[in-house]
Amino acid sequence: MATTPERRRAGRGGRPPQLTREDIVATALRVIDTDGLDALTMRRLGAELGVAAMSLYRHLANRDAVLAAVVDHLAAEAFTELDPGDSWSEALTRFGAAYRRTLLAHPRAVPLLATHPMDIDVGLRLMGGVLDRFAAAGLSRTDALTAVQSVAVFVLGHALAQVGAPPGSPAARPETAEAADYYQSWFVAGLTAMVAGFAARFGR
Amino acid sequence: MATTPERRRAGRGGRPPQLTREDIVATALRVIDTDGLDALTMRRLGAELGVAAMSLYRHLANRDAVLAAVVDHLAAEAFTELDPGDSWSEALTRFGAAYRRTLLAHPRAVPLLATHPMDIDVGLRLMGGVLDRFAAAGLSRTDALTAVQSVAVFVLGHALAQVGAPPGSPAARPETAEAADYYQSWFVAGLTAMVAGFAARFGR
DNA sequence: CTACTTTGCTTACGGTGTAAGCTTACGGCG
DNA sequence: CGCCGTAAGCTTACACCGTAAGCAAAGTAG
Repeated sequence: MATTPERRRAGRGGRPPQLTREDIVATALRVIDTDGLDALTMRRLGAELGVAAMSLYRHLANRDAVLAAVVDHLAAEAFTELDPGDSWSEALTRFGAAYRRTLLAHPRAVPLLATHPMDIDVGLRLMGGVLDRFAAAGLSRTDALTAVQSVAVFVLGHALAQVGAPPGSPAARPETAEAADYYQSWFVAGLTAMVAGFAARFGR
Repeated sequence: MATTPERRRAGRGGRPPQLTREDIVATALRVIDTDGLDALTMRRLGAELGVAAMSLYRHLANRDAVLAAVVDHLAAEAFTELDPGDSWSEALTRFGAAYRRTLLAHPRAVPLLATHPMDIDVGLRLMGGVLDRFAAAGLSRTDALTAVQSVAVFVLGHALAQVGAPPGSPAARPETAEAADYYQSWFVAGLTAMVAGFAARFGR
């Protein structure tokens, strides 16, 4: 977790910061990935950063703020550029797959998305490219939002089902290849059905 | 929480129980409904039942077991008899709506379903009637499970989006009628699209 | 140097889940 | 009746949590 070479703050005086908000968030996500959500205590997070727990409060209001920041971080990670040639239905499918990829890359963090809803602006930025494809096809913003958000909640719900475990399961719980295949084809079937359904309603 | 008139246990001797597992679960759900998930502490739950916190451990292994039991309780509540004349697509739509109704009846409990996945047998019992409609139409069990579970995760994901709030919101957060309408029509659109998509794939 | 500002640290408190062992209330049996 | 086994509930205690309050340190500006 090396600090950036030039860490002089913008503001005038004061002790130079040894901690960045981004450092904290990235470390928090790493802890969640390796040891799970419950392992992310303020003391643990501080220890990982070589700092006392209370020092974190200079940068984030409380533990919930840390978790919310992790959610935003994940949203940024899920952002994908879209091929400009895609139709809205292709873009929608791609969006769902990309969002899913990000969630599965951080299985222990997925329940966070359920508990700490994504900031609305962050969410819109994440879906922005797809929404544009709908607009380009002459569809209303309402229809676009309905379709994209429907896919988004499906992806999240599906990921929850995939990574979920009666909490108390032995730590990391590596997924078998068969299980992964099962969930993947279920996912594709559901996503395809939903996109096809919207296509039938909106017309291509 | 009056005890049932005849509360003699089945087993031989011993002090007669003053607490039932069902009492505990029902009270837990009531606390969650009124004061939220965080308010459900073992001490609080004991106090509501007129009992010391540690007494609960005679009936449920730990707090997570209480939460899991609440989830099962909700699943039982979501169970709906289906009209035998329904096609699989009608039954599927009805199932989604009924599941959604139950979730919205307990908004503060919805995140539980994300965190504590439903027991597999409980889930199958919940979906059993719908699965039968698929079988009656000659569809494979795999296809049936894919469709029903897809709807289920969509319903849960959607409910999470509806009831979710940056945790720290002022307690109960009553929903405006406009918001409820918005989510309802979004829900109908998404569910309809998904069911239509599966219908197109499976054939009616 | 002194004054100021910002960061990080120390200490402390109330609340949590729950492990260990004790007490209480019953039904059965001598 | 007295005693005993047994199951339910209670008391106490502990480690750990988030975080409020105030202090120490490390820079810049004058």
